[in-house]
Amino acid sequence: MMAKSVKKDLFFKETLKLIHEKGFRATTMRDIAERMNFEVANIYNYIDSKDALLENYVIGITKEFQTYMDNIIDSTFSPKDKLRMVISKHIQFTFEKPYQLALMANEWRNLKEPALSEYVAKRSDYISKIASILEDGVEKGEFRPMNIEIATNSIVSSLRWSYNKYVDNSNTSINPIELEKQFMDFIFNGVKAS
Amino acid sequence: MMAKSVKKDLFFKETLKLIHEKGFRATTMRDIAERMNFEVANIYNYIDSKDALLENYVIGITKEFQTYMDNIIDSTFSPKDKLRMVISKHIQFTFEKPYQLALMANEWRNLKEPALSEYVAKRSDYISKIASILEDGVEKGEFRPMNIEIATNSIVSSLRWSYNKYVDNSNTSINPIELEKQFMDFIFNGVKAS
DNA sequence: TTTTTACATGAACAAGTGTTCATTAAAAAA
DNA sequence: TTTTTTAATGAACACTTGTTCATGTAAAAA
Repeated sequence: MMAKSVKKDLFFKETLKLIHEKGFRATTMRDIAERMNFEVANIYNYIDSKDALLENYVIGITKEFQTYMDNIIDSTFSPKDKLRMVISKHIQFTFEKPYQLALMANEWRNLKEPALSEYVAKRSDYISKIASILEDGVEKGEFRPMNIEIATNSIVSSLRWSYNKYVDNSNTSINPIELEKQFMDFIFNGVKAS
Repeated sequence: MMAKSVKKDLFFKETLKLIHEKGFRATTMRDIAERMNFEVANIYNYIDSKDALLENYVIGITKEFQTYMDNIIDSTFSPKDKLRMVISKHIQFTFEKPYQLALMANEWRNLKEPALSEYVAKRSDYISKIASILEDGVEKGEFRPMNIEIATNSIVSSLRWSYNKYVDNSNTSINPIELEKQFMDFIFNGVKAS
């Protein structure tokens, strides 16, 4: 063997885009088949069920998030640098896998149990780890005293939006390094003139 | 006549909550009927269709957003104060109508045309008006020079999340004035120690 | 009281849904 | 070449979905 099933990869790639365009529940198996130019039944040579399809996409990307977050948390960097790295890695993900990120952000509600609970647990774990970085930074005087919950969720919400930069205006090429810088600027300094 | 159809109001209120819990597409007409303790067919004494139901909720709240934003834009306040007022008003809405806000944020994709296009147009109008406030503020030296698009969308994304404070932890009573202050703190100053 | 409006029911329909099955064709591995 | 995966088909099934219709009752208005 080699090339390990090119058609299967193409199937997952195209289906991901289709689901992003139409929404998971609005996308029928017949829609997918039409896009792939084959019959409905053939889909089941690639996947077990429609629910498993969504799960594959979402669970895959959440694991990657978990891994990098754990690495950052376990490092000896300063809170400031840790926050930088979280932002940086998130932007990098949205640059590499914008459609997966979009799917995760928009369609996680459609996960079936137990995948749904798993996702929710992992997400709140991710969020509370950001919170812990902020708390640590406040203690060490790197960050100003603040409402941790609001700050944490504002940061996460901002980052969550970033996939739009790669999904919608796919014409204009965006420099991820520059995008990263702009995000950090906003999160660190806010809007006020210094 | 008087009391202008209490049952109808109750129907809209309960259904809104149910749709928020289960998601619009996951909520069937039979689910709604069960929650209301009457039969499915009776729903159609209150609404024309399932799609119209979602439209009623979303279109209503978007109009309110539009109105207050236009008032702020047309005022003679400074950009700084205008931004404050936008944040303030948004928090006030999430406090008064958390489920409508949640529905708008999570289910707008399920709108059918032409309501969908209307919503998208109004939303991008809203966003570009925030952008114009920021631009104006930068010119006048009230805000630091920044990437307007990133800042705008970060602000909107942060605010969008705020309904969670009233929907999820409905046990703990939150002071909207304090919440407002915390949001402004983050948006104006960021996280960095000054 | 009569009439109109609001609220409710049960049965049914028509379309759409995810999925399975038996079978075949093509491609890759042995 | 033979054998085994991989890719594809068409028909059908079982179920769910939003919606309609004809009809009935309770409440309010005339």
